[in-house]
Amino acid sequence: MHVKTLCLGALCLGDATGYDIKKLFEAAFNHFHHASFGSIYPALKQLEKEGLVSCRVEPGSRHPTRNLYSATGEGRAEFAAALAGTEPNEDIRSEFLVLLFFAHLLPTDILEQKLEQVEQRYESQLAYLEMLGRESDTTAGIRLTIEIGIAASRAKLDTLRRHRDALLKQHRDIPASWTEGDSCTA
Amino acid sequence: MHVKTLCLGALCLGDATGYDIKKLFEAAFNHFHHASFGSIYPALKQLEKEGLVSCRVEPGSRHPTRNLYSATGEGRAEFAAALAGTEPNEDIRSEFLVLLFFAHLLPTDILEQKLEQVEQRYESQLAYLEMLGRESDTTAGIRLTIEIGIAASRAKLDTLRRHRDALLKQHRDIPASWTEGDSCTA
DNA sequence: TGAGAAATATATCGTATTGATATATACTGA
DNA sequence: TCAGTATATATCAATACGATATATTTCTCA
Repeated sequence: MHVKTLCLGALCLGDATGYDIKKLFEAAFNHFHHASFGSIYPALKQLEKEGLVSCRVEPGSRHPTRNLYSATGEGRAEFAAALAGTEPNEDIRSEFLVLLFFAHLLPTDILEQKLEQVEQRYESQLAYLEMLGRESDTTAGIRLTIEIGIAASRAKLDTLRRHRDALLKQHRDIPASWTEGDSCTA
Repeated sequence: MHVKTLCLGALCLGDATGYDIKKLFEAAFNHFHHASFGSIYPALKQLEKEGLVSCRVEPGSRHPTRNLYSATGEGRAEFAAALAGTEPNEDIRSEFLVLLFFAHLLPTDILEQKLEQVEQRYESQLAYLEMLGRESDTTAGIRLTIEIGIAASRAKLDTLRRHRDALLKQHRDIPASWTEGDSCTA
């Protein structure tokens, strides 16, 4: 799904600036999507050009002019259509799992440090999602979004904890295959 | 992590063509990373220019010349260093969860169809990972990679099944807020 | 055996996205 | 009042995607 579509969706929830949309993504989309300013601002301009959103400069004209965007009727219809047409795919990029995949190329202490880090990361994500889950003024869909995030985080954290020590023990025992003079052939 | 680094990693497992690397990503990295030909081929050329991999044209010179790449000693060292320096982040892009987030803008039958689709998707991913898990000739790190994938898939699938019917029932009951003439204000 | 489909293999290119940097104002607390 | 943080937009090189083109071999099954 293009950032353009995502921005249009955000504006279907209420008027917002590019900055607001970024914040919304970080707060609510945190565990399943994100976008950078470098894609949001051009997307909004594009949407405006297509008549799917309108833009007005905020009264009082503050700092670098606050551009407040609104979805138009056409924009809302377009978003609903786009939603109905998107395949429910998932695209995961886990550098942690890449690390784990190549764990045999890492010294044990570094591996241990990475495991520690990722555990903390999962924990704080879980805590954040649980906090979100306690807020009650959301739709059933949004709640399920959070529930799925919590379940996945918990599952990953549990599995990690269950296997962590065995992995490290075995890693320490094997001859250090990560050193310079190895012979890694297929 | 750049595709370049990922390709270097793949070549640390054994010599391969660009095509082989793509297939490897699809088979083994399936649930946590991927890359397109449009990024793999340029990456390999770049790596060669930097002396991190070497390239030889396969004997027999078949079809459009099979370019077989090898990681050099320098390349292996570089990859090990890159690994040690990468933060264990995770970046998830789930169009399914976006769909769920905006479920109130979808007609119930479409939502139901999407849920069906995603359930099948999760199921087949789970089956694939379980199949991988039964193969025994892997490292402990790779096995954990698979275990985590299985745990996450199962958790998501379970949560989805547990909430599915209630979501659809409630969705059917609410006044269709997705229709044209709605007033969606923040 | 022979036609057609699928797999192998590389290359290219427009478009999308990232991530970093630049700029400027307003608020906030020590 | 000063520093740090939050608000807000813009821009750009580097990177990656995804689609398309091309060509050969190998498999398949009628």
